[in-house]
Amino acid sequence: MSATSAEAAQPGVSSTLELLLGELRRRGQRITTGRRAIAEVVVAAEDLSAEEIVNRVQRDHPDVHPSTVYRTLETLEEAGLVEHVHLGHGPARWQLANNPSHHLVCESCGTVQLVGREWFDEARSRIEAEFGFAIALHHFATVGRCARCR
Amino acid sequence: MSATSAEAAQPGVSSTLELLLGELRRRGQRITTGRRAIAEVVVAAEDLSAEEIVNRVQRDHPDVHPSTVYRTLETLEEAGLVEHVHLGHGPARWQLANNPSHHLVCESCGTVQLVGREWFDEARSRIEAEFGFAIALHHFATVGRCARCR
DNA sequence: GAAAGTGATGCGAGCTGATTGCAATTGCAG
DNA sequence: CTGCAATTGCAATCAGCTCGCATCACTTTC
Repeated sequence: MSATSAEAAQPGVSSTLELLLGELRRRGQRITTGRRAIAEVVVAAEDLSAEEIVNRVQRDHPDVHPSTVYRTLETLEEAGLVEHVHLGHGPARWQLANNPSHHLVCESCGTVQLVGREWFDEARSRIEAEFGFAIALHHFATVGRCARCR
Repeated sequence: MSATSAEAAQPGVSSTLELLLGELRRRGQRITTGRRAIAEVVVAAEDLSAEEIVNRVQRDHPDVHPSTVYRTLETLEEAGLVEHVHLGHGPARWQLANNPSHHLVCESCGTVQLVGREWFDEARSRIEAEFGFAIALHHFATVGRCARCR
């Protein structure tokens, strides 16, 4: 799959990056080399821990400090551009916001499986009708046992 | 509601406690005053953080050390008698295992609402049929927005 | 009911993952 | 190209929990 064909179907890495940085700029924030590098890494990957992001950013920009990564991720999250998910104990994992999939984590082997959020639509609408609570599938994965471990 | 009428419907605090300690003994573990006190606190409450458990235990047993509480909770969890749940950032909350309800946490105001796990049965069986993954509703709450915050 | 042996405890140090205060630096509007 | 507030690097600090070790006390055995 070439980059161009991917961009035909959905926004490619570079245009997603520019949209993200543009939104940041629109909010009156400054675009620093560190922020750009961090955003590049997050846009290019599925989901990464802050430490993994630090490592990747430092390959090209050794001076970017871990605390800058934490602060930038927080800023991007406040802007609604990225979000973090907890898959279990251990560090949070960061991904682009409005991610269409939800994490299923096997409590036995730790394997992570991504499934479309629409699989929870029925539960979501029943719980919304009954309790007025709108499930977001935010912040936490769903834990259970995978096919192989049962 | 008197203790006796409650015990008619479901196991009361003291009988639950004795079942729990009996299971621990059956597994070859020793019943110490600390463990008994910790179990009493967990059995009597809805869900508590480790620190809250420490505080309550120390009201009657000031010498019970926090690390003992952490180790005892871990032991009880390995025995399948209690479990911990994450409701958001902050400490885990501990409750009796096989708890029939699941936590819904409002990401806006933090309010926690308990709902029966059966509300997720349809999603659970669809995901099990499609992916072979058995959702347990373990370990993590479900995040969203409550009626009042929308 | 005393002794022995092993599992549990108190205590402090240490761990991971993340946050914060502050002085120095830098992006960017004018 | 200057001014200055936003951002950064750095070190200290935090929360929540885990661990090593010497001591203690449940439980079994006699």
